[in-house]
Order: sequence, then structure tokens, then C-alpha cells
Amino acid sequence: MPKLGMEPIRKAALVKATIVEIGRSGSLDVTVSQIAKRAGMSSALAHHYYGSKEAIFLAAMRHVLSLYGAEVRGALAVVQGPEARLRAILCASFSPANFRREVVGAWLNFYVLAQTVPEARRLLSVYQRRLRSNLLVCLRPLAGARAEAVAEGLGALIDGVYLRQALREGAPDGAAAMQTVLAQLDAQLQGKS
Amino acid sequence: MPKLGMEPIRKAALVKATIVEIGRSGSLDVTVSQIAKRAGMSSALAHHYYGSKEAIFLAAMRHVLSLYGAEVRGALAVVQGPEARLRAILCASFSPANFRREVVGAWLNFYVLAQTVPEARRLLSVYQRRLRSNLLVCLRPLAGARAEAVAEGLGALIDGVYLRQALREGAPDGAAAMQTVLAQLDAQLQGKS
DNA sequence: AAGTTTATTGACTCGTCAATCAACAAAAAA
DNA sequence: TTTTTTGTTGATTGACGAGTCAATAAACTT
Repeated sequence: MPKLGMEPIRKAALVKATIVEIGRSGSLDVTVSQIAKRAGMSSALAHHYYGSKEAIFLAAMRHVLSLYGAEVRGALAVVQGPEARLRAILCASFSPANFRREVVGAWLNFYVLAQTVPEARRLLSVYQRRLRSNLLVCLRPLAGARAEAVAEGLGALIDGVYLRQALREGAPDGAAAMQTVLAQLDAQLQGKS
Repeated sequence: MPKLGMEPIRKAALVKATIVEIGRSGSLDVTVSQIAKRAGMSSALAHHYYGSKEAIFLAAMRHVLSLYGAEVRGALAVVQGPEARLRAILCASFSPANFRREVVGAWLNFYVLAQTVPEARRLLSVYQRRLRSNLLVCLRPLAGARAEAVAEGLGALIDGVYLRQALREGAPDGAAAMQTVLAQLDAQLQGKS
């Protein structure tokens, strides 16, 4: 009983299922059938809407990235002052929505995907540049000439905390993760202003 | 013309080839045939010596990990004092041997492997605990009660720098990487002793 | 010399999976 | 009502790849 206007619904379901499956299995070795099954349709339909497995992966990646971007924008919209904005960015990075187990697992595998698929690499570069730029705006008034170096370090630290989270057994703890990052940030800012 | 005593030679060649292939392709989707070919033998021989692809991967992982461990031990042997030892650990982490493109690429994929293969996860946990322990010994006299938190942050930062290196286009720059980490370390130590 | 162990490979099996296709169903347009 | 567009799937194709096996050969043992 085909209803019309299914395309966006199906596509969204596939993207969601892809993230879950990659997160669950912890690798990109996920079959289109698995994804389609979790999304409640046949694998043929997945191909019908996306054309290829790679396209599905890229759509999932864009989704995670745009979710993250939206979260950051939202957090930045309600605060002002460099320090508060800095905290808002970090807060968004470790918010429950982004720091869910499956999402973190997906992130790790998107890094792997970026090694092979140019478009995935591009997407990840965009994310990194935007993060860097956001940090820099806040850091320049706070850290002056050292801003670039601090931003570089903070970015790497965030990625590293994600990486370690992917390996952790228990439930994710965004609060603890943010504490780690905040401690480093405070130390950097105290040294010199 | 079979010569005897080939086993260790073949195994070593396979391990080396595995790291190169994973690093080159940037993923674990490497066939046993590819690895065997690069190591100069048939895929059947690779199976003969290791029994399975997974066993080859694990052997490669152990090799990278033990190389890293040896480098750290070597660096620690020739210096004393907490600060110098700390620097020695970081120096080893970004030494040319460990920070080669292929090796960094392999690291990233070993993290992925650890999501699926329990033994891989165990190996990675051992590495993380040892690093943490090494850092802690040096940090306790320098950072007191904050040592734990600083060690956690430093560990994550190192992993993060590796992760970003894996995505970088150009040649690896261990010196710059170490500079990033050292800056964070100095800031942490300056704050409070 | 006969037998055993080690080294080595080409050919084969067997399963898996991305992608395609033919076919069917329902809504919309003509 | 016919036709076209949209949604949907089971079955199939074609490729690829891990792991096995039989066969060959050189080296050691007795």
C-alpha cells in the first residue's frame, strides 16, 4: 500500500539506521541489508533511494555533522562573551545527543571512511575548519598570540576524548569528558592572557 | 628451493606488509592476498603461518605496540627527573619511527579493530594503561593531586594528535605535533605545582 | 635409501554482498 | 479509463575473498 511522499521519510530512516548499525558493530563492515532491515525496508529500496552504499554513508555523515553544527550554533546563540562562548562550544561537543555511544562509534568510523573516500575527507575537513574558526574567535581575546596553538590543542583534545570514549566499555559520560577538556582550557588561559 | 627456518622471516615480513597495506589503504579492508603479495609470498603461505587474517592483524598490532613500548623504555632509560622523563615519553610518541604515515594510519584502524575483536581491545587497553601509568609516575611530583586529571588529558591529547595526523594530507611533522602537546603540558604544570 | 618434517603454491570451495532487474501495486495525471 | 509516476520487493547476477587441499620439492633424520 504505497503512500506518496515516502522519499524523505525513507531516506531519514536509512540515515538513522546507518548510524545505529555502524555504532553497534563498531565498523564500516555493515551490509546494506542490515541497514535496510533496521530501517524497515528491503535492501533494494535502499539502493533505489541512494544509489550506492557509499552515498548512504555520506548522507549519514552529513547528518551527524549537521546535528553537531546545529547544536553548536544553538548553544552559541544564547550566550555572549568569549569565555562563555568557549564553554558553550565544548558543552555542545559533549552534549548527550552527540556523545551517545552509537554516534561516537560512527564518528570514529567516519574518520576511517575519510581515508578512502574524498568526499568524506572533505566533510571532515569542513567540520575541523569550522571548529577551529569558532574556537579562534573566542580565544583571540583570551589568549592573544597563543590563540592558534591553543585552538589546535583543544581541537585535538576533543577528538582524542571522543576516540577514547569509543573504546570505553561502560556508558558514556559527557560530563566527565567535558571536565577533562575544561581543565586543559583553564590551564591554558591562566598561563598568559 | 625451500630453505629451513623461514617461519620467523615470513612472519616478520607479513607483519611489516600488513602495517604498510593498512596504512596505504587507510582501512582494514585489505585482502590477505594483498598483504602476502607485498610480503613476497602466496596467500596460502600467509594462512599456513598465521591461520587467519585476524591473527595477522593482531600480530601486526602487537608489533606496533611493542615498537612503541621499546621506544618509550629506551627514551626513559637515559634521563632522570620527572620533567625530563615526561618529555622523553612524549618525544618517543612522536618519534619518526612511530609517527610515520603508515604507522599512524595503522593505529587508527587498530582502534576500529578493537571495537570488534576482544583481543585487539585488550592490547589497546594495555597500551593505554601503561601510558597512563608512565605519565602518572612523572606527574605526581609535578602536579600533585591533579596528576590523574592531567594524565587523562595528556593521553587523550596524544591520541587526538594522532587522529588528526591520520587525516592530514602532507608529510607527518612529529616536531610540530610534539610542540602542541608540550604547550598543553607546560600550561598544566604552570598553573599549580 | 627410505621416511619425515618444513616450505611453498595453484586451484578450488563456499559464502557473502553490492548492485540490478522484472514485476507488482497504488496514487496521480491525462 | 488509460497512462504515467512513485513505491516496493524477491530473485538474480557477478565479483570478490577467506580459508582449504592436494601436490611438489628441498632439506633433515635414521
